[in-house]
Amino acid sequence: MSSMATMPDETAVFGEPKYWQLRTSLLKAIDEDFNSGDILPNERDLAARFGVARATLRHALEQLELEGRLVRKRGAGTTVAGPRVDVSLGADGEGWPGVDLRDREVIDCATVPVTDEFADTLKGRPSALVHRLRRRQFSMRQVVGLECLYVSRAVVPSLSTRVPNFERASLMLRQLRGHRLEGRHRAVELAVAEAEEARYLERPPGTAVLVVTTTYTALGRTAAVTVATYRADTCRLAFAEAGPTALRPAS
Amino acid sequence: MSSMATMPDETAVFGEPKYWQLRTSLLKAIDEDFNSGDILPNERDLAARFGVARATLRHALEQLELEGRLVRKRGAGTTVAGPRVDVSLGADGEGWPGVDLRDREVIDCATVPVTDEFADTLKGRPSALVHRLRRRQFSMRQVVGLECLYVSRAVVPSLSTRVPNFERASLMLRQLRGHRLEGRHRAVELAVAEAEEARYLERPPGTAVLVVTTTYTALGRTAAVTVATYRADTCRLAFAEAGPTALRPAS
DNA sequence: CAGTGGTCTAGACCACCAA
DNA sequence: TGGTGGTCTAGACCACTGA
Repeated sequence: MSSMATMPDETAVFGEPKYWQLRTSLLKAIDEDFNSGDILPNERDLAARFGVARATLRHALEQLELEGRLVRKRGAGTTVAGPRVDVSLGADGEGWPGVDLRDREVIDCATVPVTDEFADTLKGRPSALVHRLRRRQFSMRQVVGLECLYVSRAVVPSLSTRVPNFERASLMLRQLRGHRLEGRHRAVELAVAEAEEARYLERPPGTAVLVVTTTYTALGRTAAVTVATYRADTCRLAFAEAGPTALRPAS
Repeated sequence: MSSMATMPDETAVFGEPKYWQLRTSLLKAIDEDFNSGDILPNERDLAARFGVARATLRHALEQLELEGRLVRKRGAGTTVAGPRVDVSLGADGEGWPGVDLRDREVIDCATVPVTDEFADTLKGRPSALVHRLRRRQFSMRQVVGLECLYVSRAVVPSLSTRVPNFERASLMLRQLRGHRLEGRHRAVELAVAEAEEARYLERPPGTAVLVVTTTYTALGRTAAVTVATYRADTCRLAFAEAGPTALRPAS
């Protein structure tokens, strides 16, 4: 965990930018000579060792951080990341969003005006109200994601006030599960965390995140929508498609 | 599409880095004053207009490109991106990987030694052989992804040689579908495109991609694995979960 | 060929963390 | 308080595109 060769790297391809060759060298080094949690030399030393400007070295480190191979912390240092965490999306999710509260922390649960982006999918009527439950999701004591559930008042008329957030959330989810789920649709895309979102994920703004948007249908309409945001560097989204019985014969 | 205000931006938050405020300003501008395909002023002009160094402006543009809001082309210019393309993962995929060849182009189909990463999942025995089919996926005449399917020789003993790639692929897929699919597992994660991958996707190395790994079970074993790579900037992965019948009652 | 984005440098200062 | 990563600058040169 100390050597870290500096040779021009026999595998270097001319015509490829320096920062990319550098990334490749570093990747090889952390695979071979380092373990999860090991601390890398600081950026100024590394840059000097490879004979490049600090900015060039940083470009390489940024790539590796995006790939989830490094963790950089301001003021502290750069360490080798552990393997990605599997976030299961389908185990309890064969139906309505999880009431299952393990590894979940309620941030708040309230009735709010719909955001523009959901005005059409959720209710149509602008300036209407919806219930919003925000939760933080953990895995191995680590924050991995932020989940925001919007529920139409057509399926859950009103929220009990005067009870703590946590109970209000439980009651809402119970009412939701009272309905028969008629359909579900999911989409995954890449985004970057805005300021507030980033704070909840304990990351700087601009961090790459995987956004999972799930639409739930009940009573012949869109009953709820969840927007779940996961740290792209540390998470792998696992869609466990239950057992054999869930699969249909090829058409 | 011409103005692009330069004011310090009344919404600017002190304490936030310049490049982030800049990103916010630019995002607002492209939402309000630009349409898909519009060309932005060049980087040197933009930097001057906002009174920052070119590197700082570029930092902001990089964020917006990662978010899929801008398309930058070396030598050409920077344009405003269109909406993301929905890539359906589940329509034909309720079972084996698609034989459906619309919007798919066969790159090659051959029997090759297993890669280390699949040695355990696919066959266990090192230096064993598997069949590999590589295809490029299009949507709206645009390259959106690269699909690599590995098939164990336990389910498809041998490939017909002496026929074109395309036919060889068809025959292999037909044999695959002959088996009863017993289970499937999917995972999605973020990665960056390596050199070769990047070429197929018509992007520079280091481009962010969404990797979908699907494992197929048949004959009581892992029969096949596909690794599909999609451009993270232009794609949204849609998991259409068929109709109501596919859903089970809440347990 | 002129103009664009892409790479790289050398240096400065700042914000943060841990000892 | 010293060392870390984060931000920003000003300038240079290169690789590519399109007229």
